[in-house]
Amino acid sequence: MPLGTAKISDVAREAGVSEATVSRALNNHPTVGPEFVKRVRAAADRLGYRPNGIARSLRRQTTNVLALIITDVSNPFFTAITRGVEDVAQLGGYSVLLCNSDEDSAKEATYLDVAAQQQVAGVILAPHQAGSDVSRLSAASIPIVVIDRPLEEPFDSVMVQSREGARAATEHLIDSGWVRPACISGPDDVATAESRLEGYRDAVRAHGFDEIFVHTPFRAEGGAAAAAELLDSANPPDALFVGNTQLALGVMTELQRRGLEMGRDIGVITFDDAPWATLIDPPLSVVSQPAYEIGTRAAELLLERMKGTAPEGTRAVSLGTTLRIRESSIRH
Amino acid sequence: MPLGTAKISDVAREAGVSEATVSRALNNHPTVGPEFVKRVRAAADRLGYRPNGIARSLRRQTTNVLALIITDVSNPFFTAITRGVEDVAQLGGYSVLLCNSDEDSAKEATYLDVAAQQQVAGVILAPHQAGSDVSRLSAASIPIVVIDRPLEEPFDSVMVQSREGARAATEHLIDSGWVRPACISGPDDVATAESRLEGYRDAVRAHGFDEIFVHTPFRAEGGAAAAAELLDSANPPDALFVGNTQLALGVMTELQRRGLEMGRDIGVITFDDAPWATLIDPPLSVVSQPAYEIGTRAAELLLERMKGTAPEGTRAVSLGTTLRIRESSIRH
DNA sequence: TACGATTGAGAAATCGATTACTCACCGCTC
DNA sequence: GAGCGGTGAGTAATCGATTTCTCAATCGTA
Repeated sequence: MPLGTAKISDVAREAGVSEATVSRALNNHPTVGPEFVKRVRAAADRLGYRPNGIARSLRRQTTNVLALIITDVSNPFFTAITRGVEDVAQLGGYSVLLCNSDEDSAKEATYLDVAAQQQVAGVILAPHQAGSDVSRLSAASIPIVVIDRPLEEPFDSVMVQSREGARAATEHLIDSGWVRPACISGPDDVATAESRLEGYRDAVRAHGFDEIFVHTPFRAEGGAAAAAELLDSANPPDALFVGNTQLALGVMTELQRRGLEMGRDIGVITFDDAPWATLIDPPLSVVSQPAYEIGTRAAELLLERMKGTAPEGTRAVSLGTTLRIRESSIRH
Repeated sequence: MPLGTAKISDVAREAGVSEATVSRALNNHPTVGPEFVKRVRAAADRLGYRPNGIARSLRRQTTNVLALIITDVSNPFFTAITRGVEDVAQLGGYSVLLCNSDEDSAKEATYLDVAAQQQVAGVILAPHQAGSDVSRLSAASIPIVVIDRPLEEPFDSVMVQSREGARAATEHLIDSGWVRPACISGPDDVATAESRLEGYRDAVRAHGFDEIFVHTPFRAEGGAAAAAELLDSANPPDALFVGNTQLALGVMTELQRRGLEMGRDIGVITFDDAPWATLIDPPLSVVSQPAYEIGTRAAELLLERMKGTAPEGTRAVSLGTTLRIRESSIRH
């Protein structure tokens, strides 16, 4: 029998005890004599025994796996969240199953189903839309923490004050002397896109400026198309507040194509920081989100909920943003 | 009983048949009468029945989950691979469990263990080092496809012709008139870093130039430090071949800090493309890897192996790179 | 009409670990 | 020394679905 193929019955035979004792010994039950523990441990080591996680899960009715469902693996914002979740989960002895819903409700539903079927211990979900159906998880009483975007049903959540951040960013554009700021927003059915747009509107309205905005998918091509549309309009904007970095990538490509320089010809500020933001020319001003912290806080909430140490009601963590003014937004 | 909590026995009772028949009906066994199938389907729908994936896995001794173990989620190269894997896996009816080993052999070992314990159907592994211990997977006869970096043991693999790409990049620097190209390489225990370095050496040796290189971890800070070290040396290089984009981020930050302009003061080319490479000033020349294709090919190899339709021996797919010359490498 | 072949359903074993229950044995007290 | 509580191990039930085995009913053919 190759090493690592042993099952509990093999260990029991090798150690000369019952399967129950093996299980108890390896799970540190206090009712096993030290002599037996030693014998079982030795036998298990000799055989390279690893408990079959599936059998264990079936009996225990839970796993030591968390699911993290995000909408876009290629967005650094979500990978930063992932790291936060992983770090906390690992400390708690959990593995993280990362699922990429790709801004697609169907894929999301599939992953929610997989999570329920696999009886993960908990789920951290960045919902595609507010109406995501999590009933199957609820039915299996699998705890959920919602991040980034709200869900209709009440759960523990970790959100970012998008609206305030967006308002501050737009205010900053106006303070810098731009007089016709527009907003390139994400899809109108995505909550974060909407609240960023709301923040933008708060600011322009307060200053009596026109509200100019375009909705587009959170992808570079969307950003490029939106920028083109705005710049080709009869009364084009002189500054842009961009909904996220994926969009910004496209926006900047389009500006480059047209030979427009940020800070000189057009003011630009983006929601979300990126590692390359300081390297482009001029450096990109951004509203930075505490992505890593979103991950850690969400994981903490989830672990508490799983251990049952969480308080009764749902908890809503709301994190602030940081305005990082670099040069793309400064008029010169 | 809340919807979605039903087990097979409930469905059996509801439909007035045995559990065996329910199982067979829902799994499309040909030995169930059409009348029964209809009755079982209806009952299952009424109760919102979903088979318990864990119980199923325990009995079937396999799951419909693949594990993809990568070394860095925040590297766009790996997220592009991820998308490729996901797309193919989904077509085959598999979900992808993404694991981030974080260039850490211990974490990698943990995930390999989890994969074995959870009896995933297959594993796609980007090993941290050639010596990674996959014996537990082999023991459980879980198929493995190795990507990006080689493993000592022979498995199906999808690799990139790093050495050739690196040589071409360095040749290009030399052709552009730079006379003292250096290499900022990754850790000396990472195979891809080594073969990129080898490619660099092939080129400089062919031209009789000095071999100048630094090893550093695949992180931005590493790149910055390495660049600083090289530039502060007695006889500093006039061009840099950088091992990956994470390093490039740091290198460019350091160049910026020193007021050095790429293409004018120093030639730069990097292994790996990035979405922002065309936006920085000047645009970054790169050696582009077919990341998405690595993912799809690896997943295809794995699915074939899992279905048993793969040929006897191991298959090694080797993909070429593309030199994307932009401006950072061109002397002017 | 009767018998073998075939179809289709149920009963029960199975996957591998955990845990409720059972019970032998120990030392202690009265 | 008998009874009693506590300790620590084994026995067997359990988790939920799948699948092998079994057997009744049906069909076709001689």
